[in-house]
Formats: sequence, C-alpha cells, structure tokens
Amino acid sequence: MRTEAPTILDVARLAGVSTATVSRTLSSPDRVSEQTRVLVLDAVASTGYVANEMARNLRKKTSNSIGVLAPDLSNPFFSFIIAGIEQICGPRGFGVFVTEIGNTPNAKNKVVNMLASARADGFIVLDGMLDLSLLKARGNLEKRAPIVSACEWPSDETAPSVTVDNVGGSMQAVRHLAAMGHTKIGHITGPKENVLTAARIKGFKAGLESCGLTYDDSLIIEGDFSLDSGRLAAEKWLSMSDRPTAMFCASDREAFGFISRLAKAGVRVPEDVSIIGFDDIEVAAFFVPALTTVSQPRIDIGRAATQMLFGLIDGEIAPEDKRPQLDVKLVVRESTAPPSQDA
Amino acid sequence: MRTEAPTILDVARLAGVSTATVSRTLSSPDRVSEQTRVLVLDAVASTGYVANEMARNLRKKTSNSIGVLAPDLSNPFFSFIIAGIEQICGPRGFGVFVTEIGNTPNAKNKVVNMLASARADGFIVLDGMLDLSLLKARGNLEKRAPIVSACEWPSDETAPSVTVDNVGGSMQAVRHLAAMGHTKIGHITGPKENVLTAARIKGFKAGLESCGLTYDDSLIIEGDFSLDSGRLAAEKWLSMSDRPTAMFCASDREAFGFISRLAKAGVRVPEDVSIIGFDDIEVAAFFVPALTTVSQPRIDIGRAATQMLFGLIDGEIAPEDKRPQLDVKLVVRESTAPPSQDA
DNA sequence: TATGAGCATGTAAACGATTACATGCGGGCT
DNA sequence: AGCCCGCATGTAATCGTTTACATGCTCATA
Repeated sequence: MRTEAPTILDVARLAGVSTATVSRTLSSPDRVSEQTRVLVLDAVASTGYVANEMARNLRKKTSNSIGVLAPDLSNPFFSFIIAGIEQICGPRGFGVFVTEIGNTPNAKNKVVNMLASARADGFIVLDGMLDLSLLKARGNLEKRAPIVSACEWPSDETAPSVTVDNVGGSMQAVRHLAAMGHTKIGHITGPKENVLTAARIKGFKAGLESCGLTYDDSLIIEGDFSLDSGRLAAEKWLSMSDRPTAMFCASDREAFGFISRLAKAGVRVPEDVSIIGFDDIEVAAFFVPALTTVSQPRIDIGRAATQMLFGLIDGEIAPEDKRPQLDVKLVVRESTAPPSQDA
Repeated sequence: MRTEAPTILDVARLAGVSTATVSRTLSSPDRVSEQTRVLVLDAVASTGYVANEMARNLRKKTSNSIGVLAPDLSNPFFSFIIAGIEQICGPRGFGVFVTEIGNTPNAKNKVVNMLASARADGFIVLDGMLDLSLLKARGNLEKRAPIVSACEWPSDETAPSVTVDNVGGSMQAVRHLAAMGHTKIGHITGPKENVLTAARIKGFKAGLESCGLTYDDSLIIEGDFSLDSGRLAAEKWLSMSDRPTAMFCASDREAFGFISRLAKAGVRVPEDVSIIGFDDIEVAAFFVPALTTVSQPRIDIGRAATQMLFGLIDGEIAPEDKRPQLDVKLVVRESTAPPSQDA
C-alpha cells in the first residue's frame, strides 16, 4: 500500500522514456509519436499519476490560482459573487483562494504577503476600503499579480474594477416611488465611508431632482447595510413626527430589518410605507411582502471580474475596457404602492 | 523599477551570508547569532523579501492550504461555515481553496485531481453526496490528504465528520409544536437522497412518538431545502382537505417560501398555521413573522471541522474524537403559536 | 552521396526554497 | 596540553516539474 504519490519519474521509468517525454505527452500530445503517447498514457493510468502542482508552479512561475479578498466572508451577499468567480476559474483549472481581510491592523500585511509570496496570479478584491496604494509602494506588487476590484472600488479611479450602475439603480428606485405619487421619500444609507453609500446617495438625490422633488437631509437615516441597522432605522422612523411615506434602502437586508421592526409596531408595508431595497438577494422575492428592489447581477459581477483578471494576467486588456459597469434593473414587487390618502 | 520578486539569494548576498542562514533566521531566529540576525532582517526589510510559497511548499512537501468542496457555493448557508474555516486557517497562514463540485459527471475527477496534485494538505467536504470511496480506490488518496466532512456526512459511517444533532433538533421542534397543542403536524423534507433529510425525518418521527402522536405519511411534503420548494409545498398544503395546523420545515428557506406563498393566499402565520424552520440563517430573526427555528452553530461547524482537519494533518486525533456532534437549539420566535380553536 | 531540414527523444539546467551534513572555532573539562 | 562538545555558519543535495539545448535518425534534395 504505497502512500507516496507517483512522480513523473515513476511514469517515465514504467513507460521506458525520459521525464521530458512524459511531460511533453501530457502538455502537448502532438509533439510525441503515437507509439510513445499510448505508452506514456498507459503508464500514467496505471500509476495514477497527477502532476504535482507545487513543482509545476515553481518551475512555471505561476500559482494557477487567484485570490479573493472579502471584508467579511460570512456575508451571504458575496456567495453568489464567489460562485461566479469559481464558474470561470474551475474550467480553467485555477484554484480560488478566499480570504477575509476584515479591518484588523495587520490585514494590510496579510494582503502584502499574499501578493508577494506568489500564492496567487491575481486578486479580486471585494472591499473598497482596502488601500491598494500600499501595494504600489511595496515594490510595485501589482506588477506581479494584477488586482481587480468588484462591487466596490478603490479610491484610485483608474484601477481596474467591475461594478454596477449604483447611481442609475438608485435613481430608478426613487423615480418609481415618485411615479407612484410619493413626495416625501427617505433613504437609509450604507456605512459612511463606503463608496457604494456615496454612489447610492448620489443616485437618490439625482432621482429626486429629476422628479422635481427636493432633497431633505432630515429624511436620511444612516445604516450600515446590515439587518440590524435596518431595525434601528425603523426605530428612528417611528419616532419621526412627519414620516416619509417611502424609504429607499441601500441594501435588501436593511429593508428586511426595517420592515420587520415596523411590523412589530403594527405599521404595514406597503399600505403605510413603501420600501425599496438594493441587491435583490434570493430571499427578497419571498419576503412578506415580496421586496421591490434594485437587482444586481451578482453572478455576472463575479464572472466579469474574473474574466477581466485573466485578461490582465495574460496581458491583453485594453485600457478602455478596464472599468465596465454592469446594468441593474428595478424589480417591482409588493413592498411599494401609492401613498395612502390619510398620509 | 524592478518587478521581479527578490529571492532568498538576493537577501543572502545583501546581508553577506549564505541562503541557509537567511532561511534559518526566518524560520528559527534563535539558531543564529544576534549579530547576523539583525543583518539578515535588515536585508529582508530593504529588499521586501517574502518567501516564495511554491518553492517552500515543494521542498517541504506541503501546500499550506486546505480545500473546501461545496455542492453549491452560491448557497448562502455555506458562507458562515466558510467564514469559520477561514477564521482558523488565516492565523495559521493556511490558504483556503473553495471549489464547487456540483453534480456534473466529471466532478469526481476534479476532486481526485485536487487531492492528487498536492494542492491542498487536507479537505473539508460539505456535500454528503460526494462518494469518498473512490478516493480509497485510487491509490489511497486519503492517506495523502485527510478529509473531513462537515454538516453532511458520507455514507461511510467511520469517516471523520463534524455534524450537528439533526435528529435531536427535529425532535425538539415537533415537541415544541406538540406542547403548544398541535396534534396534526406536517413536515416538509429536504431532497430525497440527502442524509440530512433522513436524519430530520427520523427526528420528526421520534418527536411525534415521544408525544404520543402518530406519524402520518400524508402529512409529508417533499422539498429540496430551497425557497421555491417551500412555495411549492405551500401549494400542496393549500390543496389539502384536512390541513396540518403546524409544519416543520427541513430548512429556513423552505419555511420562507412556504410562508410567503401562504401570505399571498391570505393564510396567516402563526394564527392559521405554525411554522418551524431549521438552520437559523441570519434573516430568520427578521422575517415577518420572525421564524421559530432550530439554530445551527454554523461558524462553529466550520471552525470545528478545520480544527479536526489540522489534527488529522498533524496526525494527532484519537479515534473517538473523529465524529463530534454539535448541539443545536430551538429558538422560539413568532411563527409558532397554539392552534386556533376553529381548526 | 553529401547536406540539411525536421522530427522524436534524451540530457540536464533551471525554478527558489529547506535542511542534512560538513566545517571551523572557542571554551570547558580532565 | 589535549580532547571533545556545541555553536554559528556554509555547502550542496533535494523537492518534482518544465524546457532549452543537444542528439540521432529519416528522408528529400542537390
């Protein structure tokens, strides 16, 4: 019962050829003769040989894998994105490394190390907060492994990224509300420093403006995308003297938290308030009421980011293709309705 | 602007020592003199040297990473588990490779290759359907990289796994319902072939029995854990002539789908039916109504599985520790209530 | 019949680390 | 003084591939 893995040398000996021939047979079969090809392939089959990735990678100076840096792996929002990434990587034989970078002080170090240690040929970062500039400082690490941001994007406006039309989506959301007759529309934001937060606020304002409504600071409630921040926002809303008749939430989870808290207070959606979310996570369609929301193509984001990353790795991306923006679409369900008369 | 990574040789030259000394300085600093230590460390700092993982791994015959095999990465259920896995791996400097194995015919091959190619030092498999026996056949691959199952478990009852008390949790669920006065309790199952499905049905029956209730086949509706299967189940329920007053769902998502469909039909939860889920995913507490459910410690599952895997990798697991079963607990919220009088 | 092209294959040098073994040196012991 | 031990370091083998280069063979061409 041998537990040691067979090496290319074992195969070579069994087939009676050199290791070079075995390697060639496996990587470019048409460079060896028919005769030796079957010899080698038989030997491979009978030994169960599979090339050792570490040796191969060392020699070829690759790692055959990419890294995904997420601020918080437990956030289900990322699962579809990661699934999209894997859909592209899998068939290529690329491994997908996931890491949580959180916001610990040594997170930066972790990233620098990953980059520098040649563990990955490229990176997809899902966290706009990560300061990519320190990689430039540190010996131009980006040159070794390209980085593309997805969903969120770094402050450097030229870095490759695949994002979504956040301002357009937000505009659509408030225009939908306005079209239904709402004039007093509030917004629950994301966390203050987040780029998405800013973009969605921008879209919110633009939407208001395009409908002739004026922006009112007192209708903004700060959140952080989480369920619980939605709940907290609901408490603020309940305590308002002159409540907005519709709320645009920067995430579906905020919307759920909001609606949930309101339900406990006997406030009905959409009869008493209309709610719109952002993301269209799976459960949105099955919430009670089914949530009207701005749908992000999360799988596609993952796929597009990965494809771009491969383009960068292979050195074949034109500058103008480096910041694609995917479309979102408003999906209207049951959490929005015209404002009630007595409001 | 050098873009090539510095090697250990660059550091050695700069410090005026041999590569062996550099390596020693980095891996066991107390084996070199104070004097050369600072010399080397300075050189490391000024070159920005980070050891190449591929070379290190090749030499040490490790990969410094583990693989996670999931049936479906887009399923948010796994996100917390993966987060737990990363929490243990990160600090150890281990990489976490995620792969979707799906149920394509070549999935098995994919797994065999991952195992054999020395890409990972061990694996955590989240899919009970994966037939681990083929790894034994193929040259005893398990010997090279241990495998632990999490959540689900393989048919081989001796393989390492960390699971949860599925039958106990299910029992608790139905006992809670029975205690509230329900006598006609139904169950929406998971997919037929799944081990969890069987375990939860077993617990369901045991719970019934322990309360003196009798199991009735016609009260079982087949689902597959998904939101949509919950919706479908609701339609079956609506069409029943003599409806159960309470349903135990094999997953929270089934429960959401179920409740959501019922709401559209004007059926209220818990007034008209009581519902219990399983999993306690994040949104459960914020659903309307907040879902009573059996809570699984998903992060802990990930952590425990990883710790066990490391134990196996280091060869220090006693046989009796190989199949720990974590506790679940019923968390009672608002989707359950005593049956209404007119039922 | 040389000659060269082209093919199939072998030989051996990388890739960049770790580590067994060798070396030299200083100091404590008898 | 002689011996040995242990410390700090260096030398070089090794991990398992890929691939540049060398080799030898066959065949078409001049």
